[in-house]
Amino acid sequence: MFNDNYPVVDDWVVTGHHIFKSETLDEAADRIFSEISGFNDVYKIQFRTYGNPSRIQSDKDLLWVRSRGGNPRTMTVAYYFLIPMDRFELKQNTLKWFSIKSLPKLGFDHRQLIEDAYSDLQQKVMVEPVIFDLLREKFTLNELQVAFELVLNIKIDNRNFRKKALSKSYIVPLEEKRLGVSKKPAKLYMFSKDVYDKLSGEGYIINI
Amino acid sequence: MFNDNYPVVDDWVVTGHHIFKSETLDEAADRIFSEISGFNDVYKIQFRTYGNPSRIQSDKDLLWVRSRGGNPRTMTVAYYFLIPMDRFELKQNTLKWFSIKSLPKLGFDHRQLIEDAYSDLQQKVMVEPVIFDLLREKFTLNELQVAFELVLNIKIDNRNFRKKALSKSYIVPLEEKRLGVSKKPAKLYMFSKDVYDKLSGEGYIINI
DNA sequence: ACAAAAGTGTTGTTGATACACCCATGG
DNA sequence: CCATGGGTGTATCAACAACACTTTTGT
Repeated sequence: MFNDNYPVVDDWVVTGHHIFKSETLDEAADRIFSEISGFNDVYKIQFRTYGNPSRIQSDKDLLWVRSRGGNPRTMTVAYYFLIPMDRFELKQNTLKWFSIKSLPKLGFDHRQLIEDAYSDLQQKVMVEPVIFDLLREKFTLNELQVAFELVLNIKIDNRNFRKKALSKSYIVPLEEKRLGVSKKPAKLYMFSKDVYDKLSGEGYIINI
Repeated sequence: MFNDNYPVVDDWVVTGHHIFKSETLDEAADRIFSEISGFNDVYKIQFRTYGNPSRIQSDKDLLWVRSRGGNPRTMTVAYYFLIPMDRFELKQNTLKWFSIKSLPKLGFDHRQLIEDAYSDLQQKVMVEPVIFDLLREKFTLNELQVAFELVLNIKIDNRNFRKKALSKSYIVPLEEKRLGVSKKPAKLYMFSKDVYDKLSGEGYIINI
């Protein structure tokens, strides 16, 4: 998110930018994310496009758009990126992290945008193995559990969760342990996409 | 889908149109669908936006776009609509239905678009109660089963399916029966969104 | 009376939930 | 030695999978 420090406009907004003529949408998203984070090959999901004529409502926002030579009818093709928190570092000091639980006032329709992204992620997490993109390559089972708990905003029983995780062949145990972080070193695991892909298409859980 | 009968261009394409200046994206989608079908309040899902500079590749397609004064860099905000087959009637004779299983050669990137729509639907069907939008308001359990089988392209055991469906409080039995279609009249049910919404948020099935 | 789709039960197995204490290490 | 997060087992219950025949009607 950035705050442009434009005189009258000081709302926080989600970072975005124009799409270049020769670029694909994915390339534009990657470029913008790279400018923010320095990272290039991060897993991303295009979840929705916003383009209502009235989405720039407040006078402030209109002023801002005009001041930059923009058209008040703006189409935004919105993506979110999944990245482990510890890897992340903001590259510009006009940018700032906010927890989804304590968002500031946001400009344009960006609060809606964030809510849409979040619920899209919550849905995907239950159906696809995207949770692993929020973790480092090697992770502990507790890190995996915490990831689910934070994304879905639920509490999970530790023993039951471990049983389930250990029963999945695509969560493969390593010989390594994570040292230094906690008192007792924790066993590390990694996600095998190969194994997952081989298995997928087997268990359709129809949630009528 | 329509075939414009433009001299050199005879590929089938998914129907689309420009978005008017004063329209929201949803309104544009509804308008276009209404022109095709005559129906106005149909459940729809915006699943993806296409806008790669190279998405119009073939000379044929480029010709077609230029002939209509269009810009070859076209953004398509794509929606799919869910409607019971029996309600549907095409309003223009340039339009034609194709089964997802036997699509013709398609112009632009529309085959990709249809595949994306289909897999989005397959995913949503397992997580949200969108299946009911493919059925009439009153439906039989076998119709419900067939809907799942067709969408997911699987076979489901009839006895097990019924047990599961009957256990859901939001699938409410009616006193009516469907006559005339099959030999033995089948009991009708309806979906109660109210009951569903009250229950939702209870059973998180994390499919790690 | 027969063709066609609707409807029905049981069993074995697997997965989900609930629940409380010991373990290994760093400081 | 103690504080901290890592790690473990059992019993109950609910859901799933496999499986084949009877019922009701229209023709």
